[in-house]
Amino acid sequence: MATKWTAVTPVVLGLLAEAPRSGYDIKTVVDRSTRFFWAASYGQIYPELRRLESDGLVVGEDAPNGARDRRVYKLTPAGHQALVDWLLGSTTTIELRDESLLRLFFADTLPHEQALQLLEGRKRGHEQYLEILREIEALPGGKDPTFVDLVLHWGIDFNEWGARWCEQQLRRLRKQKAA
Amino acid sequence: MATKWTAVTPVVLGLLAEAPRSGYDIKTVVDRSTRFFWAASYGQIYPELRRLESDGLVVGEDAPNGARDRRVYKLTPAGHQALVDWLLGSTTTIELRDESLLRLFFADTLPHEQALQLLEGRKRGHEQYLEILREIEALPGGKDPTFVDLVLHWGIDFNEWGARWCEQQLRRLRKQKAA
DNA sequence: GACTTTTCTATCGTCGTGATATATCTTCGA
DNA sequence: TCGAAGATATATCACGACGATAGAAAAGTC
Repeated sequence: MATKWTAVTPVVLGLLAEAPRSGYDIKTVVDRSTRFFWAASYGQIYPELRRLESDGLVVGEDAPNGARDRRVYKLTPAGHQALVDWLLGSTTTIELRDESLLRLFFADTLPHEQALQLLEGRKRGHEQYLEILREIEALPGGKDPTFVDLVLHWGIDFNEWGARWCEQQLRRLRKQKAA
Repeated sequence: MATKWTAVTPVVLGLLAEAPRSGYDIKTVVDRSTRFFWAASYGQIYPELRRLESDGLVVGEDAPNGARDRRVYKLTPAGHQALVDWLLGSTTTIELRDESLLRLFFADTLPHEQALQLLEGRKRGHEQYLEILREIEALPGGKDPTFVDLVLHWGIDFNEWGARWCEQQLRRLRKQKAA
């Protein structure tokens, strides 16, 4: 039976392709890496691992640490194949929820100066996000593989672009107002 | 009692500030405008309108069309105040779910050429999105207010930037491979 | 007048999120 | 060395969000 895919399916398969991991491991790695563009919660991960096992894409093995339960999963050949099939897919959906854009959308009713302050706030938001990503970039531990590094740099470049965009619009709107 | 805010609260208040509308109207306008960065579904909108009414931020009035039920809502002064308070807030959270970035993140296991094709696919995705937004931009019906227009142009500029970014990375990775 | 599309309200199942319960192991200073 | 704090590990629950669709009347179309 073909596995039904949810939001966590590809990230679980992808991380298990790198190394065998427990549900806890997966959540930890996600929170340090893909969370910025692809989040996942325990409430998805644990049921998903059981489902993938019953579908034969993954096998779990009990690997307790003393008296503490622990179950480590790894990919089966079928799981590898499912991952590669997904990797070669061509869907490129981007879902966005951006509170600051929504504020700007309704900003026409505000006094002009207050509306411009929304743009300043948005710019600061990008700059703060940049700091977080730059810290990750500066982390020791050697070079990430090419494409992992590429994705991190997408985040950095995007926030740099976003901050610059806010500045440009601020200049444009101020000049326009003066005229 | 202070109203509990959910994802639809601000967009409902904001649209009702422009004009009285029914739940159906709200959904229609959202699908034509904010959906790209702030979606909303019937399952959120209708319960939300009832909740906002019982909290006194909104009043509904029956405005049937012949025998067909219709209930139109408008903002109360308290609702206006709640909207302005939110407009002046400073949170700038951006939530993202980007399938193509996740593919790139796992692309190190692919043959180099196939990985680069993921970048080409991403670029095409941006270009297709651009077409949709440019059509909206070219729509007749006069000029949108300044900030509504600004947000539309954010979408256009973002997708232009995104397509250019893909191109640059493609060039860089090809050159690097050649060396 | 028959047919399709649009308008309008509403709900249901499912998926995703965040917080939290429970328990064990490790670390490390008082 | 004891005990507190924090990390590891699994799991679930309540709630919010999403997409699809039902149902019913009005408006447009040939």
